[in-house]
Amino acid sequence: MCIAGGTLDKMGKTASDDWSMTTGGRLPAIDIPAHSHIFFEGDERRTLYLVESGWVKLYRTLIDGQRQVVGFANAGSVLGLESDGEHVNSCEAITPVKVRTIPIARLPEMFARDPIFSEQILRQVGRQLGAAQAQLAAVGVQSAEQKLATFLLSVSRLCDACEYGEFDLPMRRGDMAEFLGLRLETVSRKMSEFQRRGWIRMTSLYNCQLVNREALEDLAEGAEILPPAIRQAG
Amino acid sequence: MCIAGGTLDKMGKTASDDWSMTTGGRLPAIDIPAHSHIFFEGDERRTLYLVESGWVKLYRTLIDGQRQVVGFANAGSVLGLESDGEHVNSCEAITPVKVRTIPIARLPEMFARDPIFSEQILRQVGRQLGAAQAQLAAVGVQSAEQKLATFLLSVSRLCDACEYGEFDLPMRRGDMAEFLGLRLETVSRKMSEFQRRGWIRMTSLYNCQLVNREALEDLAEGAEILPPAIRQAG
DNA sequence: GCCCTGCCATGATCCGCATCAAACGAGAAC
DNA sequence: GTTCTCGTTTGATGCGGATCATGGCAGGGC
Repeated sequence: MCIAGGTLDKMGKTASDDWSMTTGGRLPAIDIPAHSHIFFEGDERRTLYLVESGWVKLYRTLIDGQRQVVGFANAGSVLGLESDGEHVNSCEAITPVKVRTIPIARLPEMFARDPIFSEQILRQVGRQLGAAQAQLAAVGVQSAEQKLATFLLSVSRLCDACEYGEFDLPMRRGDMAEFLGLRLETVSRKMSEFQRRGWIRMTSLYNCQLVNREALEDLAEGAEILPPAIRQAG
Repeated sequence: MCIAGGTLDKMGKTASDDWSMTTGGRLPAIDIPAHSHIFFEGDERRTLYLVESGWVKLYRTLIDGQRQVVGFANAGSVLGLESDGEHVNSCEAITPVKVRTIPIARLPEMFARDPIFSEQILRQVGRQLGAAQAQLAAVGVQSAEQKLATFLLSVSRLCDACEYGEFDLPMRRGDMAEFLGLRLETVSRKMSEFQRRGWIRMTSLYNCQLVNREALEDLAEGAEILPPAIRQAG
């Protein structure tokens, strides 16, 4: 599963998050320590990476040194599908991460042998595309407050064990800012403001508790996709 | 080919833009008049659409009526890959458009019969994902001027007949604005400013000529992906 | 204990772009 | 020709978030 913005896929764990069926679980596993890189933009793309545990961020760097985080990913995500030849994103582990590798060279053979795998991969990359577009909409039109509220709700939904109460927010303020198209000072200010309003409580810098979920949802609401009924009326 | 932002794929027409090999050219073709919709967000996704000619825009609408254009597409693009079950974007023809349809129900059969088709589709959606991420970076970090310069250069590169001189800019100012995360007044002002500086010349509202391409490139440059050599130095 | 380093919080100021408003131009209908 | 409409251009003003600057806090090495 991944967050590439305001929305993440809401379907939770589905068959397509479980790759053991098609890959047979026989792929080599690698452990990556926190804050080290899995690949850089410009590196030759030899393999796809399947995230088994932990969190990574995907980002691009511009000439002037500015960065845009284009997505966060955790267990179930496949990394590297957006590239062709060379990686166009850099990928850094936020927490300790375990990945399995799928050699690019083996893909044609895997497609030929197992059409289900083709469908599974296509669905995965389609989701990532939808999520990237949702994030584009968030960064393009939402206010700083809305962006942050939407983001917090998204991350909270990824935590299935917590019943939407307490959850980990493993990335730094600067990562959140680079993802949301803000400065880290703005993120920090708005987080403080949300606490002052009694909407959230930071149990630590990297763990958050939603106290008033509804307030956040009301704020983020202006950014939700227009349902068809309303669309046709408008 | 598509623009989902500052970057479009630079490879020009490749084998994967030509779908006649795999689809056999036996798919039904439909003509869509300008400014009518091909599908709406929320519609059931029964088919993919293969654009044969003309331009379309893909967009999302928010509750408060704001819209984000998530991409423009022309000949060679496949539409609908980002969705699953229901369309998450709306798609409107900017110019008269000709599309062919690929029934979703036939996809498993096509994957099973022709693994090359699987690879082709995967490459197409991978490109769209990369382009969406590039646009995310543009909207997230670039100034209004940089966004517009990058956009003009992108569209100009799509016109292969024009040798980078004159080219069509078929979308309205408001569409460009909704794509770039700006207001149409800002787009209009910057277009006028580029003309005043002698960088471009508008032969009509929907046709543009690059007079000083380098100036635009210098402006947009700050937004280019950092090449690996520089990355490693920094 | 000490200092150093990395990350975060918060305050003061500034500027780019949104917003509000009005005028302009081209095309269509008549 | 006139008038209406739709999209664009241009101007005046204000605000949200960037920027610059300072201080705080936690962890690690010694």
